[in-house]
Amino acid sequence: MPYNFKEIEAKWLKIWEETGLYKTKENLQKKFYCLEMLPYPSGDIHMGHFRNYTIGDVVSRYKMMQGFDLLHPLGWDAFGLPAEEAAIKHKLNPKDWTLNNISVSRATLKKIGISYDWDKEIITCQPDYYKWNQWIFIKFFEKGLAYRAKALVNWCPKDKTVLANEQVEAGKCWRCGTEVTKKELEQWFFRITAYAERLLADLDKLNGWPENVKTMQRNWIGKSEGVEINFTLEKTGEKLSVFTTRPDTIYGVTFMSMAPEHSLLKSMEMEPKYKKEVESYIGKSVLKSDIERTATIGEKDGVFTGRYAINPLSGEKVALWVADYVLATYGTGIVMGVPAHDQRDFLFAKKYNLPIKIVIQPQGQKLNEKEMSEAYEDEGTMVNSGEFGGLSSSEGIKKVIDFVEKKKLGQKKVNYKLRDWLISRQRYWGTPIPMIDCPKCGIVPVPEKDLPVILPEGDIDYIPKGRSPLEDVKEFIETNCPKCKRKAKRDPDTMDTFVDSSWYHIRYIDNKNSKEIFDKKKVACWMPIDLYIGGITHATGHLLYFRFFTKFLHDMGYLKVDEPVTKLFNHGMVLDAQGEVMSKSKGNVVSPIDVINKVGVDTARLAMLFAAPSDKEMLWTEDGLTGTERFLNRVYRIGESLDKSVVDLKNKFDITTLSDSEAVTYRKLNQTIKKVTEDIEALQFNTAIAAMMEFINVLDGLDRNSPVYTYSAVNLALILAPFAPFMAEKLSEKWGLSKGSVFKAQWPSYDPDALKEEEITYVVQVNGRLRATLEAPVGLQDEELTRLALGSDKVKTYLKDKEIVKTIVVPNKLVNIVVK
RNA sequence: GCGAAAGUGGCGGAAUUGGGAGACGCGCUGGACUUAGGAUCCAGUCCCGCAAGGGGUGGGGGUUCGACUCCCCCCUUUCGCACCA
Repeated sequence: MPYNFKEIEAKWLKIWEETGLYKTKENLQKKFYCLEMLPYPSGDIHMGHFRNYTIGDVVSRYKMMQGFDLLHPLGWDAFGLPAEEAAIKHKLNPKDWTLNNISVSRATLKKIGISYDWDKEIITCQPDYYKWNQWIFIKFFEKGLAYRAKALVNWCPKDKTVLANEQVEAGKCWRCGTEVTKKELEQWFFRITAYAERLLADLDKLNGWPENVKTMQRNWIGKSEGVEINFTLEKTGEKLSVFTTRPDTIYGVTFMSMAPEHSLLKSMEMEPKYKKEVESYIGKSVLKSDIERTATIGEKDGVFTGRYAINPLSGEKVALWVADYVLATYGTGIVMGVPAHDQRDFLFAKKYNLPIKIVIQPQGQKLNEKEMSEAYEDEGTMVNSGEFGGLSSSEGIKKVIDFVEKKKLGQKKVNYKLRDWLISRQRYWGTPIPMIDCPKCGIVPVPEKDLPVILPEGDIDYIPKGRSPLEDVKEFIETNCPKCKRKAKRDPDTMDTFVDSSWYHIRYIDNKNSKEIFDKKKVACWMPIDLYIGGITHATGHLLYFRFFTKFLHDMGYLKVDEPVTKLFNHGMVLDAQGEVMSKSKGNVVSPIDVINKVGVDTARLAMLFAAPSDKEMLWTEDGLTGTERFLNRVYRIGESLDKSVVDLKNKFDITTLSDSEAVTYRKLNQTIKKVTEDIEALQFNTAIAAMMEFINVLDGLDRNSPVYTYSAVNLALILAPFAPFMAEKLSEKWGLSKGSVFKAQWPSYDPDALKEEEITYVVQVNGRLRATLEAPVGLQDEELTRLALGSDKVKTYLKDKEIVKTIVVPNKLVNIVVK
């Protein structure tokens, strides 16, 4: 019979709640801030959440037993599109829908018994939270880090609506299937690029972050060092600035191309014949989706403007083209075309029969324009390059930059792929942007005393119309200018929800503060986050914004730290038994509630943790429950068979006075304590559980009347506690291991003396293959081990008629006899 | 295309400063206890072979006394970036 988990769970959930076991302490001795990524309440929680939170819960409980004061909060990322979609589809209010999902999810989490301090909960769609989004926004604005600019957004011409990137499927509107186009709107941006260098450089400080996340962030930031060189437009002498990382190829320029969006194109004079073609090309390019413009590598097109540019170094005249492989948003939006040494330029030149000029020769071979089938992009020796001829590429790069700077033809420049963060959303369900547009004073921030700007509720049409639904809510939009008191309008847009999740971890610490965003002193005690657990999907989004906010608040004097997280852990995804992602539409979502009703929380936790390493994706199958269920039943039966313990936990046994089976058990116990401790630290729970299973297999072989048996069982209950908290509480109570809760007991330390072994197994190899093993005292001398090995009958048969070439001994491990 | 990670029994997975491949668990086979067993316990379970023995960590080569582990080439899978001048 399996034990009655329902009864045990109910009992301890109540006790934990009543005694406030997880309440965050005020006076800290040693702190541990354990955090899991803020969930979006889309319904009830699923197995993926369950896995994520169980990882955090194991670590939290382990740290509690090590005497740490814990902060382990959870809240809700409550703004966002799905709430509006539900509102449109089911005629529900986004707020009611969201709050209902939160209460369902919270109830599940409570039932599962994750060690959260629910007093710390935050809900981002509530005014007491988003007020501080608005406050931060104004701080950004005051520092010049929030600004308005025109930006192209996705636009569905049929629905007449702005679409989020996620609502554009293969270039088409998700709702009506119409080809999505671009529309230019005034938008708010956060100037994250001002922090690009620090965000990049400080990655080196993040020793507790996985290398792949850091690499992804480095690539995303995309630092590139080069030089801006000013070409000029023939006849008018207008400046045509280009960015290049390869100034050593400047003599190889045979054409120039500019982005269709480039502002110069609007003012530049062109002969009517060319102007018409250029305009038609621009029109086509703008209609192209991003995918079409960027995904097709190889096919490149453009049109000639009829104008020419002058190369400031060579003085040569080259054709100026418009081509949409040139991005308006990177560098200067104009590119120098060097077909011999850039593959894109090469393809472009081939297509339009533009000249190819070799200016870099590789070592040991000679390129020839007519025979080239692709560009030579590596470094080499500069040729056909005037006074720079004969220099190596690396020298040439330096020399050309020096020359350009001296002659004031341009300057060194660092470019980043990272763009400023567009935060405006033409949506209802988000934080109102706290700005007022006054016809006289311009854009004016809402004074701090008037915050929060409350999101209006009631009869609002959520269906997007290409502008924010708030624009039609008169009571909201119409206001007075804080400066001149005249009639003015509020900003109708709301903020990207990534703003909410960029600083929530700090608000947890002081979530009830109505006077300021948080108390600096309290925050200084708890920050940084010691362990942050979440999915890899946020590597370049949330985790970058979150670092950006931390640095900003640091610069403002609100935070001591300038990085939010010491150790980052990315858990793997949970897939169904067929290896498919669980999703509502597929109908394959497994609810943790169903599982725990069947087998109990502890079994479900163990099965989840045992099935795969926590950082790898796992297939969820109920088959995995059987093994852990049996294991817990065995533990429970040990509990049944042993009465109130009289074991002194501080006691250590002297292994030399124990019987053989006692010594084996005692040694294994201490090895297990060591292994489990190390594995929890490394977040390798599957091997920790395997170690405990191994141990119970050994323990079962020991006489129950031995004091070592009781001692071992008690210690097993303690190291099992973070994994199977209910079972551990049950045993702890029976055996009187601590007052009130097993999580107030001390985490066991292993006895180093017990780990020492006097007899060990030596491996004997002949030509590197295992041929025998020897039981012998630890610390055998090389010669002695060799002598024993050669003396073994088994080994002798392999040495027959062979000549021993040499022997290799690895102390306390093996001897390898090499024969011929 | 570029970058990163990975590939081990029927299955999930252990083991890497180079030293006993397959820990632990599932499943399966046989047995014990049973009126019964989807409970529990015992034994077995990488492959070929009656055995002795041989082979074996995606494939091929290499370094080494010795390679799942290190190096080179190839194949497959997953993820990230996708014209960044």
